[in-house]
Amino acid sequence: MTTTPLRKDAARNWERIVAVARELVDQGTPLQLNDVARRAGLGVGTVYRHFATPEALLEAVATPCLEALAAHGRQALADTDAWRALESFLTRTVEAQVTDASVAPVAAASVDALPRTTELKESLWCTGTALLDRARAAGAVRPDLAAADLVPLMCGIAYAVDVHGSAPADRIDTAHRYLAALLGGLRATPTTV
Amino acid sequence: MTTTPLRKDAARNWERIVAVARELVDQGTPLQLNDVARRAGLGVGTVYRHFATPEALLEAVATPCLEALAAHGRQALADTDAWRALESFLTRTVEAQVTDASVAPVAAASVDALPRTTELKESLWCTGTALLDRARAAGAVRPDLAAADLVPLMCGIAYAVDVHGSAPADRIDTAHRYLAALLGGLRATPTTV
DNA sequence: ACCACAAGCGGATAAGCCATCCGATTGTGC
DNA sequence: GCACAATCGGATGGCTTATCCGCTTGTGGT
Repeated sequence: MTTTPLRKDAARNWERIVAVARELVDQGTPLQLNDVARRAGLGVGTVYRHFATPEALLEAVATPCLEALAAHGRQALADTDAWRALESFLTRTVEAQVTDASVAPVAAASVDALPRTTELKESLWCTGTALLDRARAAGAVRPDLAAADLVPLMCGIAYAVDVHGSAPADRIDTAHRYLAALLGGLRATPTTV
Repeated sequence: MTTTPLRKDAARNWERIVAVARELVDQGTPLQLNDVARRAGLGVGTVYRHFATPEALLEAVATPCLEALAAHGRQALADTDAWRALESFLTRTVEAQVTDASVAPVAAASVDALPRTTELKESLWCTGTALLDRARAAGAVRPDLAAADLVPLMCGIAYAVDVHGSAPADRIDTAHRYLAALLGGLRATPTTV
């Protein structure tokens, strides 16, 4: 699967498309390939050649952010405090989802749905699992929490922030609040019953 | 706003439309008014006359379930244990969202977006607030949790269950697990730091 | 420097969905 | 039984999405 070197102009157009998509995503406009093509000054066919679906394009847009996330995760594994490492990773994850509109959809899509980023997502998933396993081994997290729950829960928080409808400036705060609630529990007195 | 008595045939058609929509929702088909009309053996115009948008129709479909939820909420207010009452209400809420596909979208939509159910949703929201306030007064919930967070968090859980992609039979279990995680906190040792 | 070939480009165009409008129909009050 | 008004229903136009294929452009060989 060695990607053919890609011709020079093709590469330039690729960049241009992703850049335009990046802008659209940032300003909250839904990605419409036809629209992207017009704004990039390219033919529709060109865009469809590069990205068969809006999701594929979104994936390309999200990739840098996901890579940063993965890097942070690997770095967190160096932390000796298993819980703190996990918490830091999860915090970064929800921050990314809430800050960058391209991340959430890509994260929510099942792993096999998006072939291109599969390796990247799998790497992310692995570090997440490692962080969780370590924390569980240290007895720091509830035992019924599986690795497969991590992504859904983080996506759930991001979604909750959306539903809450915070102003853009407050989104991160809300996300932090919700993550704190999830991590610490809504209940104030944990062992009352 | 006294709803005009509605003619006999119109009422019958209304029922038929909602019934068809109910089926479609249950089998996971996205609501398309044109499609609903065909299946109900009615003209497209008739359907659009009754429900201007798919959301409006979905709202009608969800109404009975929401009413049941509201009833349960009011009943929960009778429970002397404030925390247990809240927990019971939240449990019922996520169960409804996960069981009935019509509930989640209606719940997630901002209150003012759907004029018809506004009163119903507002009633629901009020009982939720009452339950939460009581629990907070009893010191049973974390103080930084506002009433406005209740709906988003429940929607977040429902969404998380979707992302998790459980088999239909396991959806409720997953929802319970996630709600428990949220209520109790992911962290095993709450007061370690 | 030139040529030939393949890879890439791009817009015209087909397919499908959504929503509206208005002539025909049917129920209801007198 | 009649007239009016409310309701019905499908034909229709606008819009979004995606494909196809003739034309253009970069690249590697001579």
